[in-house]
Amino acid sequence: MDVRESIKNLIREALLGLGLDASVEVHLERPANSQHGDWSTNIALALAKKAELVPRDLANEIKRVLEELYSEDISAIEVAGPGFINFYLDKSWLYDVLVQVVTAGSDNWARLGEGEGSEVIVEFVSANPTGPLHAGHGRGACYGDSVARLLERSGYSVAREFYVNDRGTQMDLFAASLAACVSGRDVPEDGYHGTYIKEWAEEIPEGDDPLVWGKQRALTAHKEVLSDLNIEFDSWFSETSMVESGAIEETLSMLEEANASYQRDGATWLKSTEYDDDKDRVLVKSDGEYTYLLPDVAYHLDKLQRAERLVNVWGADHHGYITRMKAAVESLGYDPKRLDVEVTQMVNLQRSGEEVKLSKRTGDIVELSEVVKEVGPDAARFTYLLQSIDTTQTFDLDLVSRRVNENPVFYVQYAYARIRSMMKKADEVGFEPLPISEIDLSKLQHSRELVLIRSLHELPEIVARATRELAPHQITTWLREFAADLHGFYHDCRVLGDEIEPSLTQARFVLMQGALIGLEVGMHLLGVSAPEEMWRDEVESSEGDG
RNA sequence: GCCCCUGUAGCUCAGCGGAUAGAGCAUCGGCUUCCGGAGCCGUGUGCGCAGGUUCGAUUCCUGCCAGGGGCGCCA
Repeated sequence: MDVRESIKNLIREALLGLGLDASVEVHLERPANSQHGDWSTNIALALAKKAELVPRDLANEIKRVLEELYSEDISAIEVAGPGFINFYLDKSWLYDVLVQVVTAGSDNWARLGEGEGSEVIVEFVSANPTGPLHAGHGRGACYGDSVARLLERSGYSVAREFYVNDRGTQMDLFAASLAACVSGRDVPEDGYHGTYIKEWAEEIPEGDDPLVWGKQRALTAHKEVLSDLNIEFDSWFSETSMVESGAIEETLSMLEEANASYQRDGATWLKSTEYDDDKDRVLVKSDGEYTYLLPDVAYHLDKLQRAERLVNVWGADHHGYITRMKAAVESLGYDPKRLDVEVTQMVNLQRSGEEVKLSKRTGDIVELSEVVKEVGPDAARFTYLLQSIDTTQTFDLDLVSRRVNENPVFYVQYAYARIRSMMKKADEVGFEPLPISEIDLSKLQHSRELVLIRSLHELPEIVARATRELAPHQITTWLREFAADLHGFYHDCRVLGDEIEPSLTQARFVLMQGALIGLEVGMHLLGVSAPEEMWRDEVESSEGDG
């Protein structure tokens, strides 16, 4: 049993012994300050009122009973602060953790089974095929892929989907813009004015339909840059395909039968106000054309039949659509809780200190492919996943590419490469690792060593929380802290060398194997590569040679 | 006017209702007998404002202020 559970059980036992309510949730936390022990509980604070005692007095009561119960694994119990009960454990539990990590390996450490194979569809990016992806799409792309990776590691069966709006007003405008360029006319005022329109127009083979060709051109561009970012979709779901299959008309009938729609002013409306929306929304315009909403509802119906849970990643400018989509889903009898819409806030791109506006319509955009080309896929992914999607992000291309020493991704990858380098050296000097059962891990006593094992122990919880909250930046944060701990270890503790006792070398080698596993798990979840080596760029020598 | 996100150190950001609120960068000062110095150690300033809930609030609730985004028979 996990140490944590056994301590919790001990606490419950103690509560029973005092005649207190043992059915309450016992919170056992790792104190932020390591001087406060290995584990800490606030149970005395939580129950003090009911017990009609001062928290510290109750804590001391509980401590007294615990001391009669506890096993030799616990070396001390203390009451501290306003009434926390702190547990100090024998270090042996950490060595057990290290064995578990190394035994599990990077494929299995922090792999959770909670999903139990249930199906999840993660839909993300879903940009219109009317032009290249821009830097803002990169955030949703990296976020969505990382969320999919988290869900996979937690045992869900995940499909990555890209919804393609390959028909409708915007597509027509796009095609018209291309056609105008081809024939040397001005692009329509409400058309697309990006410079890529001219470039693409020059590529169109004579006689090809600009809409059909343009869609393929855009999709090719999307796939290419996403592939560069190491993102592969399981399916590209076409809106047009639902016209052909009749799914859209079918959805319209279903809404009608559910009494969720009505006719007014020649249009068909969704009664979304019955589900907290400000106003009802148009499904079919008076000219007979669908709005964006109706096909998307049809798509969501399709997804709901294929998966238990849906995760959508939308940009901040689409947040207003959440209510109406959930209204549609609910009015058709589905539980809206099965649909989880995550909204990514805007990305403000900077270059040379100047803000670059990200608007596809003005033509003044920075394409995602430029970002990837400029900073590289690893730095791009890591940077997009550096912070919570709830905050507006400032992505400084200069910072991420030019000044590498300020770039966290290199810090983390370098920690990995250093260990790899040490292991290569070990191989060269003929070091032979013993089977783990023959290694005395209790040689690991340095605080630099112990902190690493504690972090490795935390990783499964971090993965669980990041999955629960769909927040991959928590993995990024863990990685940065773990890398810092590793650099600290590397600085203070040598693994190889004549002055290091052979048994300590063996123990530290195991620790480094565990560290590699932690880094690999974390970097894999972010979709960032773990390089075995990375050499400093040749620094251009300063002028003159003194 | 309504809806969503944000407001924490000079800057960029972490912070699952708890103890002395943390990192990176920037500043300043140290560390080359080193498995890779892209490293390590030290150095100080902060929770937008006001209420509420709570034993305890940066965290939850309400209001206000500020910034960003959205409110179309566009997507």
